[in-house]
Order: sequence, then C-alpha cells, then structure tokens
Amino acid sequence: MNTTRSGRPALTRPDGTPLRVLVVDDDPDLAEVLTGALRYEGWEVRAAGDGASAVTAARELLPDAVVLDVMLPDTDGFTVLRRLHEVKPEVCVLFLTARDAVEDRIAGITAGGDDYVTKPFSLEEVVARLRGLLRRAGMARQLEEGPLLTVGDLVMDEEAREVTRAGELIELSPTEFELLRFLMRNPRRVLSKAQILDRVWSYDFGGRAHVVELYISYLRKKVDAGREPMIHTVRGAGYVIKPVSS
Amino acid sequence: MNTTRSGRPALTRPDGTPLRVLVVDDDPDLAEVLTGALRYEGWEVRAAGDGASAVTAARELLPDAVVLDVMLPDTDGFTVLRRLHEVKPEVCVLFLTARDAVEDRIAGITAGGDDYVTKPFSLEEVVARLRGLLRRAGMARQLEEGPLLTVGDLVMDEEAREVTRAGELIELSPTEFELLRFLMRNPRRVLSKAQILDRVWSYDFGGRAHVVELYISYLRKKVDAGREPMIHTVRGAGYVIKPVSS
DNA sequence: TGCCCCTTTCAGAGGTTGCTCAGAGCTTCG
DNA sequence: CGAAGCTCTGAGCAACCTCTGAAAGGGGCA
Repeated sequence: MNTTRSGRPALTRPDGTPLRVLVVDDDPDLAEVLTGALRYEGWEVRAAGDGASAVTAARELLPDAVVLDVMLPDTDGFTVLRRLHEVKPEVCVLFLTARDAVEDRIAGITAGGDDYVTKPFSLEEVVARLRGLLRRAGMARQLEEGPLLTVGDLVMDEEAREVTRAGELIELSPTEFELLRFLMRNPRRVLSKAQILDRVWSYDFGGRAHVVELYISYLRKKVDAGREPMIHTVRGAGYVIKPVSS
Repeated sequence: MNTTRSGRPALTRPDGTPLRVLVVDDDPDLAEVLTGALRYEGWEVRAAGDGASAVTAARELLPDAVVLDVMLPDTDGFTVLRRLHEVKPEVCVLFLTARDAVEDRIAGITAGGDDYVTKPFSLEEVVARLRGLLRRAGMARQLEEGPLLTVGDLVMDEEAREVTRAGELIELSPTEFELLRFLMRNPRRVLSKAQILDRVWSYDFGGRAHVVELYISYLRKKVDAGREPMIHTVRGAGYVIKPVSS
C-alpha cells in the first residue's frame, strides 16, 4: 500500500486516488508550513497566493478540500468561495481568519458545513479540522469508521470532545486535549518535544520546550491517575503513548 | 446508506433519489449561503439569480421544492410562481420576502400549502420550514415519522412548537426555541459559538458571540432548571447537548 | 558514590473565557 | 395607547487556563 512520510497510509478517495487539497494564503511562509504539514499527512497539495490563481488552480486540480485565508490581496473570501463552488460544488473549505475578524464577515460560512480556524493556529488543529470536514463529507475511505480515536482503554471522541479511560470521563483543557490527540494519533511512536511544540502549539509561540513537559505532567495526572501508565518518557528523546499490556 | 456532510442520512424521495431544491435569489451572497446550508442538509441544490433562469433551471431540474425571493430584478415573484406550477404542479414553494411586504399578497399564496419567511431570516428557520413543507406534502421518506425531536427525556414537537422535559412543559421564546432546536438536531456534537451564530441568528446580525452565551444561559434556566444538566460548556470550543446518563 | 543534566512538580501571576444581572430599545398584542 | 415580552448591550465577577520561575527528584556515567 502507498504510504507517506508519516508512516500512515496515504489518504485516498473511494476510487483509490489520493485526496487533493488547495492551500490559499498570501503569506509564503505560512503557505509553506501548511503545505508541508498536509503533504506529510498524505494529501496531494497545491498552493496559491491570491484569489485569482486559487480559482485557476482549483479548475486544474479539482481539489477535495481548500484551506482558504479570508484576507487575500485581490478578492474577498466570499467571492472566492462562490467561484470555488462553481468549479466544484461539493468541495470542503477550511477558512483561516484573524481572531478579531471572526465576528466580522464569516457569517454564513460554517452554515454550509465548512469550518474555520483563527490565526494564530496550531497545525494539529488545521489537520484535525480538515479531517473532520472530509469525514463528514464521506470522502476519505480511511476516515469512515467515525470520529473515535482509541489507544488501549483510552478513547477520544473528537466531535463530542470527550475523552474516557476505562469508561471513566476525563476533563481536559483545550491544550491538554490537543496534546493528547497528537499523542494518540501517533501511538507507539516517540515524539520529540520539538515535534510536539511545532504541532500542538501555534506557529507564533515563542516559549520554550518546558511547556511540553508541564503539559505532559498535567495529562499524566488526569489520564494515568492511579492507573497503569500509558504515557512514557524516553529520556533525551521525547514521549510515547501506548497501550498498557505491551 | 448514503449520508451527507452533516452526518445525517441524505433526504430521499420514495424512489430513493435525493430531494431537489431550486434556490432563486438575486443576491449572490445570500444564494451562496442558502445553497451551502441546504446542500449540507442533504438536498441536491441548484441556484438561479432571476425569474427567467429560474424557470429554465426548473424545467431541467424538476425540483421538489423552490426557495423563491419575491423581489426579483426581471419578473415579479407571482409570475415566476405560475410558471413554476406549469412546469411542475405539485412543487412546494418557500417564499422569501421583506418584512413590510408580508401582508400584501403572500397570505393568499400560502393557502395553497406553501410557506414564507421574512428577511432577514436565520438558516435554521429556512431549513425547518422547508422540512415542514416536504413533510406535509409527504415527499420525504425520512420525515414521515413526524415532527418529534428527542434527546434523553427532552422532547420537541416542531410543528406544535412545544417542548417538554420529563413530561413537563417548557415555555420558550422564539430565539430560545431555535437555539434549542439546533442543539437538539446535533446531539453529542460540540457546536462552536460561530456555528450557532451562523445558523440560529439571521445573516445580517452584526452582534458578537456574547449573545450566544446569554441565550445558553436562558435555556439552561428553563431546560436544566434544578435537574441533571443536559447542556454542557466545552471551554474554548462551544456547547453540546446530550442525554444525562452518559 | 557523586555529579550533572534531564525531567517533574509546585506555586502563582496574568490573561482569557464564560456567566449573570440590570436595563434600554424595540416589537407585539390587547 | 399602554402593557408585556423579547432581544440585545454593557459591566462586573468568577472560574479557568496558560505560562514563568524555582526547586526538588532521579538516571546514568565517570
């Protein structure tokens, strides 16, 4: 089977071809980071820097999803959205927006089932939202099982934002939730603090790796509390999560 | 079974094909929003910007329902209506109209079983009215069970606009009712304040997400009053409704 | 054993998010 | 025309979350 750098099988559509995504942002650095992360996840990625070239690229690529900055130099997000839907009516759109602008002119967009994230965002959030969109659209074969992420007796329901261990409900803060999700999406794999920082914290975070240690400590208190531990430290390398028995 | 992006089963006719709706409005943004929302609900959607193209599109699509702005650039709504009925006599029509124009002549139209909403409207309202029309016309298989929406011991009768919890009647204002309906149509799924705003409040609402918090607070006082809570806050993410036991 | 460095944990400051109350303006209805 | 009800704004408060700094704990190697 076709696999990606992440070691997971490539995301494919019912017909076996890889899922295609178009990234539209006028900040080249940000576009680069997004492109890399999505390619790593198994997407076929293409980037555009403004509304006009986005529509052109969409016509060629016929993407399954679009990551779209609402603030573009040439066109407003609403118009781009309409053009995209003309090209491909069932396309999923994930909007990127500044925090203050949220209330502004986003009205109506999520109504169509589309979603948005506010800048500055974490890559984990973008990837997760995109997966959510695709899952609801029923586009990716691999995602059809549903939104349940399981490692041993630890279960995460991404839609309900609910985590249980051995059936017992665990309450998590937003950051704790994202960190745990990242760990659970990579079970039995050692993740370095730098990797975790890059993925779970937003791209403009200036802090040190110490926060990761701190949040791992928080997670352990809630997830491993009084039980056989599932989160393990690998000295000098990072952290792993794995089922207890092995 | 064929499902939609909302995760609900697609709306289908007795013969199994998806329900078709034609959206007719000359405001492209509004048409886009309506189109997206209805597609998300499982409709096969097509849009038109004026009366002439509406009739043409209707001839091709043979829609089960039409969402029709009564103020169109070329033709008046009633002429379009007559033409539509020539094309397909049993079509259901939901009129969009300005508030002032209500009394005018709409009253006569709705006698035929059709319905109308006044601008500015909320998407939740449009979608619900359309469902109501189809249900009364007996067109959609899934809707025939009746208008009862149930989550745990909380029951909503959409047609009677009546809500009970554990058999006890709960009085709700219009906005409270629509908010609760949206929550109940998405049980166990976290809905962000932006999503709620997009769906429950009208498209021209300029206010902030604070209103959502306020109305959630109202709802809790009525729905959860002194009982095991069903409406939960997920900090940093939104709100969920779910049955008590889990 | 002793030391160094990586890791864990604690305590708290500062900021953010969400809840509630009170009231003003508007609409509806009698 | 008046009363009642509904919707929204603003402000204050409480709870919570995130991160910093410091100190304690523990592994592994000389």
